[in-house]
Amino acid sequence: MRYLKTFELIEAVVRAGSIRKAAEDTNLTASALNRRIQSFEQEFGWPIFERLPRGMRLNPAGELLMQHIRLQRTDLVRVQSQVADLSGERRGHVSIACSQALLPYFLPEQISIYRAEHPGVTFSVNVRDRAEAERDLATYNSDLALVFEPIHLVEFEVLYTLPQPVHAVFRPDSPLVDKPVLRLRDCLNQKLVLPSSAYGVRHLLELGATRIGRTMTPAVETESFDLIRHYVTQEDAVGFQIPIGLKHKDHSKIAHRPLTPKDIPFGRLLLGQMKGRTLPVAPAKFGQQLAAALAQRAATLAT
Amino acid sequence: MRYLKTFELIEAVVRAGSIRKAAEDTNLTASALNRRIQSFEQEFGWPIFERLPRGMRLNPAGELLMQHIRLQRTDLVRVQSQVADLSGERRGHVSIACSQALLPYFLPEQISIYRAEHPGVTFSVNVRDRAEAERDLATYNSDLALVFEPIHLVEFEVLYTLPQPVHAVFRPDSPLVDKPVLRLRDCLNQKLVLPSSAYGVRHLLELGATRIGRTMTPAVETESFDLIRHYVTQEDAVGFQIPIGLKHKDHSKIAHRPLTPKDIPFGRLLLGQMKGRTLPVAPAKFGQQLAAALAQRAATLAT
DNA sequence: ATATCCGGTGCATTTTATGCATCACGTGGC
DNA sequence: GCCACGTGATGCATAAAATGCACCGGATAT
Repeated sequence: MRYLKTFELIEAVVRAGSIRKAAEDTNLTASALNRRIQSFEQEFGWPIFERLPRGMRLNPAGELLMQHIRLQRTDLVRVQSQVADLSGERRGHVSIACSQALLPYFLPEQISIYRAEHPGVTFSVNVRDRAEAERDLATYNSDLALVFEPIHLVEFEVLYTLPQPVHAVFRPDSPLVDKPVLRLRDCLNQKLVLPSSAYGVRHLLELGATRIGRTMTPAVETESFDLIRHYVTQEDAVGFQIPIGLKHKDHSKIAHRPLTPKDIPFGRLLLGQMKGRTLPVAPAKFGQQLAAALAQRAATLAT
Repeated sequence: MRYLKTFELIEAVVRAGSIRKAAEDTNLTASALNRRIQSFEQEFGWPIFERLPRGMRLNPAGELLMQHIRLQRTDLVRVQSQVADLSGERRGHVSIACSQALLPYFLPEQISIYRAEHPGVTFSVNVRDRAEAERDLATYNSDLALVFEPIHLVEFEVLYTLPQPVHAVFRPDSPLVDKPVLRLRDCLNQKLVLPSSAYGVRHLLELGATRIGRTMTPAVETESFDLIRHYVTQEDAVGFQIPIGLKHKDHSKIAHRPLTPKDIPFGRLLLGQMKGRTLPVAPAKFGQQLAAALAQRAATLAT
């Protein structure tokens, strides 16, 4: 869009940190770029950049303007998406920020289901921890977030909540496999493979351990749930996951059992978007599909 | 703003209904304007106007685009207002859609209080019925709405709710003046001056009358609460108002008494804004002042 | 000191937008 | 049926705006 050119140039300067570098990125001369910035500031009424000896940096007014620019571009995408939908087109892009647990089974399946219906829609899946996911929504970097136990919940509009028990994962030859539901004390005597403290699963485990007056000393601590799953196949240890990241029936190499809610409260897997934002057609519809899929999961889990 | 020029031209064409008329309004040639519209449509990807033998009209895509344009411009005002606030300036404009009852005392007083503090802030006050007020918010024509018993409440974010009993108004020599609180049946035997059915007061009255198996046959029905107030000074009749539109102590020409909530439920006077919208500084602060003033009113009413 | 990178500016040039004249088409009055 | 009128569209010359080039003055690191 031609009339957005000025905004793109401003963003380029913000990214590059100086007019001359931004000029290269945008195939312009430094002088031309400089004058566009200056004339914009004059129209806008206030400078939006601090002039430093080493380049340009946004001032507070510029930060406010950047919010506007992001909103403006995102809303234009929304309108174009809705217009495309008017004429029956099914194109678009969906950007999701999600926790690791959604990667192995749930999201691939859901995306492929959606794309079977609408092959013109593309996806980007960004792995984010709980805080990052919400930041992604606020800056319009992601349309949807699917996260376990988010923190702030301001600017976060919940589309669906799925309660998730914490599951212990271990080798199929472990004695834990005999019980249908585990107590926390059963696990704490084993060697532990725990996610690092930024994660909701760890947070819930710490809560439960403190409540029964125990501390957890992990043999391995990692940011990768993938590593947890694979590590327990190597050593006789106990890891922890939420069931949406585990296959329902997979007796091959990994067994898993839920921890009783008496010891570890259910966590919440939240599907959400940015508060007050109207999503483009494709993200909105995919969000509905995800909510329906999560609801079905909740139903089958209850039976 | 130079980069908004295209949007202004599009709006001019929408208003004028034809390129040639819009060209006069915008001091442009029809050909130049025509080409700007065309080149925008090409960039946008779809036509936004229907070409009719008698001019141009927005098509559905154009309607969607207009939403975007309105949002975009309004958000720019918000940013500029916040930037002005950064540098300590206290300028701005507040646009309010409100019911008639707020006109005689409440709003004039509140506006003058605010302007005493911030003389640079200007106001526009638009009298709107309940449905129009919400439409005004949705199209960004008003920043705030202060309405009695709104209807839809979608897209309406409530900032404050003040319960308001319906008051009967009459001449000071009426026998009704002897009771501190009135029953509905006391009033229905009098000659009635009623607001027309679009108004919340009438709606509440109809509800109450139906409940006790009576019908109301007004001697005078009007859209003007001003007329109601003045009519009862001429003829010995009973009108109805909410107390925020009445002076607390005014024994000169008009008396008023509340109807008991047993007969007529309290209505709600709602202060609200458009859902999800971040208001510019001046409207936001004035909204806070209004909420505080309404809260104080509720407190004194309760004592 | 000096080389380097920065934003800013005067001037010629290129690109873009505008104005004018004109066309094609549908509508309404006669 | 015809013609006047108003509509949007388009070719072409002109006016306006954006860009590129060369260069300036200043801050910084070496």
